[in-house]
Amino acid sequence: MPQRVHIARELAEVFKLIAHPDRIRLIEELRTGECDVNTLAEKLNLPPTRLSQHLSLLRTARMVEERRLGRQHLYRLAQPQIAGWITDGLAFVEARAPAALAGELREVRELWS
Amino acid sequence: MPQRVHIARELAEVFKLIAHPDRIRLIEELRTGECDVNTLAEKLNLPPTRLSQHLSLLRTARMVEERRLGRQHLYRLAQPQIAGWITDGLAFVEARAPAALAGELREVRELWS
DNA sequence: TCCATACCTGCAAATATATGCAGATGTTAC
DNA sequence: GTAACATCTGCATATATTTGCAGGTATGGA
Repeated sequence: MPQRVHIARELAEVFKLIAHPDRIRLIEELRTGECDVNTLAEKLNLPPTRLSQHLSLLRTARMVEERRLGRQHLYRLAQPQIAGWITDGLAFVEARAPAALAGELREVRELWS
Repeated sequence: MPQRVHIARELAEVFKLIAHPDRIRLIEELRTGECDVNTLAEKLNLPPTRLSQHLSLLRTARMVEERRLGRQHLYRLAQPQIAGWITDGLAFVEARAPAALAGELREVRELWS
């Protein structure tokens, strides 16, 4: 039973790391491969500083990996399968707010697959 | 692109709901079927009030459903597959803290399957 | 060397979450 | 009705997360 507590704590950390709208879009954006911070910031329409903070969090947790190319920092998912796992969670979004979101869910599933 | 923001927000809500060690154990405890609050509190070794607060959160989010039997409130997962999805996340725990946790991970996977 | 570019870090304020406790509600048994 | 039980709700405090901003580091080019 103590091991359940311990592992539950670790799992919760992983969920917390993902539990932010910016970071979810960030991870889905990286599903197709590595990208530099400014390009990401543009694609996600976020201030680069904020993105950098999210990346720093994910980097510390080893959820993303960094590679430097000249003055750019290229980021990629440490475990690319994580993007697919996250979109699997869309099934549970469906239950919370069913009717109105159906169309959007379809589009996003297409986009993030 | 706006739909991505919207859906990402919804997904983040789901992740936040799960992102707590007590709630993860709670959901895994319910994977085998419905249970009343006091029994859950004992099994999880948590004060009943605290458990009740977690349940209230999950209930509002329609992640669990309630049924009353006498003075007991029986709770069950609204979508039982969510327990399996959460344990799929153990794969990403492995990357964060690999060596030391290997044994515990094996035990918990067994327990939560 | 000096400047611009591309990112990062630290800090403080705003916001959100978690927790404990006191008291309320609904149910059953006497 | 009264008492005990099972659980819920509200509120205050403690703690954690998010965000913006100001200033810092590293790289490449003139």
